[in-house]
Amino acid sequence: MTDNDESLELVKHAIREVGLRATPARIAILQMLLNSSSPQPHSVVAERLAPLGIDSATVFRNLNSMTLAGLLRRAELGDHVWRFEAIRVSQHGHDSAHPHFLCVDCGEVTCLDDVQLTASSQRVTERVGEVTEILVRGHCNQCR
Amino acid sequence: MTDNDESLELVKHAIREVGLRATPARIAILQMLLNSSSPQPHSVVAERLAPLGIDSATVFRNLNSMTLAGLLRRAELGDHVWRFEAIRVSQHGHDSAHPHFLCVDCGEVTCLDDVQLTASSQRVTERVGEVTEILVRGHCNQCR
DNA sequence: CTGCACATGCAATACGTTTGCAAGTGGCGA
DNA sequence: TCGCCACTTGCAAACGTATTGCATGTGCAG
Repeated sequence: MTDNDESLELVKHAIREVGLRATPARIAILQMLLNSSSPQPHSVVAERLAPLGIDSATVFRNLNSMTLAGLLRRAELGDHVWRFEAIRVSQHGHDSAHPHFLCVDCGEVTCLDDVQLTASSQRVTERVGEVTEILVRGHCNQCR
Repeated sequence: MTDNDESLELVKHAIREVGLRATPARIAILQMLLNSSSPQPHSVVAERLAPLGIDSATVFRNLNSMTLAGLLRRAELGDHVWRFEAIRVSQHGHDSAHPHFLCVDCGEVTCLDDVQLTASSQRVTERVGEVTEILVRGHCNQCR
């Protein structure tokens, strides 16, 4: 069994795990997002999967159903585009606030997985309420 | 001079201050948002001003131009609807990387002027580029 | 008062998202 | 292993929000 076969089985299993059918569309979407280092908008996912004969509406429905099922996370970075990222098992602990950096020029998104903001965000939490998302915007190194 | 006259003059002045013309549409929009306790979506503003003969597209253009000019703040609460709120003079602190907390339930924006995130945001800056805005989203203490 | 750049009204358009429906298929039970 | 049925898909149309073009109107500087 090759690595690809193995990861394919893992992906299929993850999808069935949450009560969804492991269809080609779902498998392709999840694999793509697992291979992405940052959240991807629907348009990008759909474009990438179109050559495989997967419809844009199907991508939409699956992104939503998989988000609902807890396989993906849907983020709104302030530019009116939903972006989706796979929730990796290693992150499962508690899905606390997960900072993203959005370049307002090129739109590139960087995940700030490290715990940099954790301590301070906890202080923020005490004061204002429950923090669910942290977004950092600015100009990335390429666009400056 | 009545209170209304006075606030009218204040509003007109504020609009001219940022280099825009004090048109009836802009005055009505700014007055309405100043009287609102939470950010309002374009649709609500437009509905409310329609009886005055103000077109929806005009409302849109003015919300955008006034946001650009710094009179309003445009917020995305996570439902893909832009909401606008008047920026009151008292809130005008320094414009650096200035954290905001946005309640996704009521839309209230809290300024986190303190230096809580400064140290970590500097580390973020080194890695990704220039940080211009930090937004923290969640549920505020009143809405929990 | 007057002119002109800026603003407006109206309508058409762009775009992201959702939905209806008929055909197709994953995967459980026999 | 096979067949059935609820879940999925593809296609296209519908939607709601956001944007734009253009001719007309008007705030306000000079």
